[in-house]
Amino acid sequence: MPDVNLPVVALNGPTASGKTAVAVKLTHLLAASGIPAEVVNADSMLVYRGMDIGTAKPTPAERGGVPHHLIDIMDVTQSASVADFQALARAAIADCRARGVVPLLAGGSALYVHAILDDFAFPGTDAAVRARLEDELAGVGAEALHARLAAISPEAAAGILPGNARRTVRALEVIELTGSFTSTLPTWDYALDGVLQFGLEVPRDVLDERIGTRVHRMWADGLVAEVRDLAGRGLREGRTASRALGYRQVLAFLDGQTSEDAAREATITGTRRFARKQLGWFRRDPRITWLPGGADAAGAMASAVRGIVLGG
RNA sequence: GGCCAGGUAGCUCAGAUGGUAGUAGCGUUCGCCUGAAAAGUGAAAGGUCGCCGGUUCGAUCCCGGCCCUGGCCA
Repeated sequence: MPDVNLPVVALNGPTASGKTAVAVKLTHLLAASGIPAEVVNADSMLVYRGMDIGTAKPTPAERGGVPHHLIDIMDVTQSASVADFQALARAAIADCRARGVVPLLAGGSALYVHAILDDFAFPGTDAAVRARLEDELAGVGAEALHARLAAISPEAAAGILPGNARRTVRALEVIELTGSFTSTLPTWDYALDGVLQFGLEVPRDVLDERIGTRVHRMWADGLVAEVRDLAGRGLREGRTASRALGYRQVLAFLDGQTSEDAAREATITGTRRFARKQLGWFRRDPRITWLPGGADAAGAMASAVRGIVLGG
């Protein structure tokens, strides 16, 4: 029977804000107080086996003996999806609590976190319908497809800009499957009990600096070789994995579309832009308690968790 | 010191035979987002066009001087 007194701790923040280290530190602090905790990954690209260097996947040493769930669960040729991840993460969280372990949801994929913590239901999907719509898109173009959507459902079309092919396809798919499509995200409303949500705040110039050095280190650590190897295992066919920051750029370099320097610079600027996007998303979530990045953050979080678990 | 090339958006640059300039790239700011989210997508802000003077109805563009940067030659 799940212990309702066990909180779910979410640790968010942009890439390179130090989530990994803080998460492990937190579990150690909690362990010292007799509170077991494990990490549940909420990072969309850590799920792929073999994508290690470019995703800054925590190494076994960095994991410090703490179990990490939902890492290395797919091949690069597979496509992770929010809906699948939501189910897996909720199961992992429930499993931790059932064992008396505090789940620590750490990651920077805002939509994933949102979908896991909040009341977020996904209409189904159908590969055949999807494929047909993709074909239609290829034939008539995004705007014509959007016009068709507008004819079927003006409300759905109103929330999607004509140039946004992807959302248009999905909307048509959902309408075909369920009869209607809502194009607004749910509000911030926890579907799980006992959520404690924290965000790591790092000054932007520091973050930018860190991203630059991190990408250079990835190159030094052999990112190009990693991508070359994954390309041999079907990375190009992976719909999602091939788009990951760093991987997409290196693939372009391997295909002779850009120079290696250009690929590295594009990875840096792309990652910085990504960090701003993440920040924008998390900032909009009013429930997050922001903490300055660094070791103190783990301390503050540990106190909060102790207060709940050990009573008071 | 002489010659040459430059000084235009925060940065790198484009451009106009004189009517106050660019859907530029990067950066900045702000949005949208329901089975690809490290993805996809929209918008905005920002420039006394190096400084001073001249010619002109009008100059960032032409002329003169000056300052600065880079290169070449002494």
